[in-house]
Amino acid sequence: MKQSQLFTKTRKEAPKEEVSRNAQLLIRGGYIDKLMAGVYTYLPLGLRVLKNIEQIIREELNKAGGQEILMPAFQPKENWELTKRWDIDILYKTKDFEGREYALGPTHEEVVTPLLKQFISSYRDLPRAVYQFQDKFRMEKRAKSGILRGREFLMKDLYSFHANEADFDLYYGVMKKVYGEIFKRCGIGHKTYLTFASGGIFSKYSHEFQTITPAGEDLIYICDNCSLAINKEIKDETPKCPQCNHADFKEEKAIEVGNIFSLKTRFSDAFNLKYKDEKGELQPVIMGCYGIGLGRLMGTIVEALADDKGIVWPETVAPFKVHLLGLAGKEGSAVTEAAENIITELEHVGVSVLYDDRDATAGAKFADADLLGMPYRVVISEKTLAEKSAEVKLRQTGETTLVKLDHLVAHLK
RNA sequence: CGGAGCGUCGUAUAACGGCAGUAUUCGUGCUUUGGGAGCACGAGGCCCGGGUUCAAUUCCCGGCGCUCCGACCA
Repeated sequence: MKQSQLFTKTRKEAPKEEVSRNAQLLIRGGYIDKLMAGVYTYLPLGLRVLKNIEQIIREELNKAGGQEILMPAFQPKENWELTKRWDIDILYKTKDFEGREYALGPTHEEVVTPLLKQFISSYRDLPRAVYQFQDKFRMEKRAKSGILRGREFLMKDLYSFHANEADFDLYYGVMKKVYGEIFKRCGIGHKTYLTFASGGIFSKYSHEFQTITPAGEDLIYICDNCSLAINKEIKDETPKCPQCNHADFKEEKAIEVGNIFSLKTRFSDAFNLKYKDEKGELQPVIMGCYGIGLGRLMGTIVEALADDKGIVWPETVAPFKVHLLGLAGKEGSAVTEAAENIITELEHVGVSVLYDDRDATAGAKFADADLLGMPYRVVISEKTLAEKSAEVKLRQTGETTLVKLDHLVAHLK
């Protein structure tokens, strides 16, 4: 894609109202735009990142037997009354012309449970796992930290249905691994810890995935011995590591990028979701719920990996793998021609390229490349062409090498 | 929801009870081209409502909005 055609532009300065690093960098780079507090538009570059994250999650969930669906955000009041959640404080409500009331879904147990009830009647129909990527609406008392805590946000929510606790436990263990793989592929695996946390009203404990960053809202205690972490909220009642029984921890600020928890029969009871076991007796279905906020994950990647010059995207989620800068290239010049050739060749082998073809100075292009954060910066100029080469710089390490044009595609593939 | 702060060209800022200035951005032209280029000319602004006053962007009140701290956060 040609940068001159991108309708967004970079900015030298972030709006003063934005203090959080993810919002500053993402707004300056033209990745996102704020409509109101906690509500953001994803612009072309930002949407590419979000879609890359989504695809990683999709692939990992499909491997674990997840089936993708898309449920409505717009939901009838009756379902929320059935689960006694119509009056929870985060719920956005709306009315139609006849006064009928609806909720904008903050989560989807009220939709997915009656949905699956239509299809689950026998132990033969279990287990099941369905998921979606869907906008959630939550009336946060205080939206904050850029895209880390919004009022409308894209979330992956998966719901699992089981015949018994043992089967649920099995799947819960699978999801722990799946989540670990997702965060690893998103480039923050080394900073993300499985964390013991409060289970709320459904069970004693749940598990969160917490990524270490100073922007984090949570405090976690990481076990020195086994690296399991404990959320501060249950630290007092859990003085020792539940996994290895050691008692030495390192305290870190972290942001919750995902969580998994047991729903027991809280929703299957409310909607009377039961199945017949081998003996023909009715049994309640055991449920689990597994969430990842995609925008929050994207913001966390920025927070965790950015440096003082800008964003540093892992290759797996970057909007483009290569940022090609043409320097001193006028229409029809050797630089432009060489750049066009490189793009054609790279795209031919599936490498995405953002081409800075703007009539800007070298310094401006370098600064933007640092800000935007593509993994590979490739510079083509009369200087490099004299060597029949292009300069390749790794955004993450700053390592720079001159690569012969003949070898460039193989080098970047 | 409690507390605090802030609303001035697209962005960042200054000053001011009467004339709103600077940088950046944008437009035009010329010169530039390996770390946010230079010169010239031009464009663009006081959140909304009420009050005080001869006069309000400025002072007062209310609203709205944004940010931060706290509480909350299946």
